This record gives sequence, structure tokens and C-alpha cells, in this order.
Amino acid sequence: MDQIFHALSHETRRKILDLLRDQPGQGVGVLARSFDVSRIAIMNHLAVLEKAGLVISEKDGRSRLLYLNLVPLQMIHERWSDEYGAYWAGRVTALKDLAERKTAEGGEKP
Amino acid sequence: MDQIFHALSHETRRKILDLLRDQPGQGVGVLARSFDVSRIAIMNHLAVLEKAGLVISEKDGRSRLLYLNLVPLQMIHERWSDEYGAYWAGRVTALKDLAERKTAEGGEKP
DNA sequence: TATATATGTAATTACATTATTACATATAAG
DNA sequence: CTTATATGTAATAATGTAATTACATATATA
Repeated sequence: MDQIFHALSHETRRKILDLLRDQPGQGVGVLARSFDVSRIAIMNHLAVLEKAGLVISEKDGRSRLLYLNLVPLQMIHERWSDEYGAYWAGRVTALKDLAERKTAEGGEKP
Repeated sequence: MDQIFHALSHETRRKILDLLRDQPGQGVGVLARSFDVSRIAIMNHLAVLEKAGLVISEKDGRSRLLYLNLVPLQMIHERWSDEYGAYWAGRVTALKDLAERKTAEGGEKP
């Protein structure tokens, strides 16, 4: 769980997931050319994503083909539906009040 | 986005969200007693959660009352439904094959 | 007012993350 | 076989995280 959220907490890694969704089976080098950091940096990000199970790779000759794996995201998505779904319907209005009071702060001490 | 996922990437912070869901309006000290790290550590975690918008707080006398705010989670939940919903239905079977091949690895070089 | 309670701030420390450059290995093509 | 291509590994530096202890501020209550 830590690993999944940590993997998602970096813009570059989320962009990698997007690119692999749109064009599955890219190699490491090709993918890296979509960014302006080094290939090694991208490889480190890929290692983080693979440990989190969000990316799967397959060796093909001298290339390593990369694929997005959405199963961990599905898991979280479903879990949130279960754990917070009811709560979202009910509680949110009460909290919205507080949130709005907070947002409106900044001109109330005359 | 980075902030939200980073906030969620620590077990202690996820547990704080759970506790605030189950018992909203707790003060910092009371909350901290549910953990075996220092109150200061919990305050740091709370700062991370507040920056991410996942926790809202309200001063009440000498206490600071804490509330869970699920709006950021809802946002992500809905965004995933939009961006990956169709993909989940279609692509997953193809990727499951690769994932299963990967999982089955570890006894195939005789 | 004095005191206990609740929260906030500062300084410090250990460790993790993110990126870099330089070098090493593996494979395809000429 | 030699060369170019694709990926992998090592060492290193800058920055960020997570935790601690010690001290400071604010507020309720005896």
C-alpha cells in the first residue's frame, strides 16, 4: 500500500503510467526520450513502479518491453468505494461547511 | 496531486484518516495517544495531511479539533473512473496473461 | 494569580529519494 | 568478428522525510 501510493506521488511516474497506457510495450530507452531527465532516472522510477506492481516488463531481445498494470489501482478504487462510499453520501455536507468556513477565512477580524 | 498521494503513502497517516473517520473532532493529543510515536511526529503527519487537504482543523479553546476531508479522495476516485474505467474493462485480460506469466516465474530453467 | 493542560516551534539526527556521470553487459546487424 | 544499440550497475551528491528532545505559547480551572 505504501509502495503503491509512494509510486503515484511523483509526477514523472504518473506520466510514465499515462504513456504506457496510451502506448503499451515501449522499451525503456524510447520511453525515456519522452522526458527531459536521464534514462537512468527513468529506470529508477520504473523500478519503483515495478515494485508497486503498477508496471510489468518483459525482456525481448536487447529491449525490455513495458506494460501498465492497473490491478493495484483497481484494488484501491474498489476499497475506497467500500470504505468511504457510504460516508461520502452522508458526511460530506457537514464537512463541506467546515471546509467552506476555512476557505472563507482571511477577512473576519475587524 | 503529488501531495495527496505522498500523504497517503505512510501507514501512520492512513491510520490517522481512519481514526478521524470513525471519530471526528478529536484533538491532537487524544489522537496522538492512539499511536506509539511522539505527539510531535503525529503533528508533522497532520501538517502533511492538511497540506494535502485530507484533514481540516478548527481551533476550539486550547484544543485543535481534527476532521477528515474526503473531497480529494473523491476527486481521485472519479478521475480514475473516467481515465481508466473503459481500459479496465478491455485491457485487463491481456495484461493478466503477462502478469500471470511473471508470477509463475521461478522454476523454468531446467 | 498560579498551575496544569493542549498545542506549537526549534534544533538535530538518521535515513530515503532523486538525480547525475562513468562504466559494464548483452544482443542485433554489418 | 566488430560495431552500434539497449539495458543494467556503481558511486556519488543534493535534497527531502520522519523522528526525537527541549523549550515556548496559549488557555482553562483551582
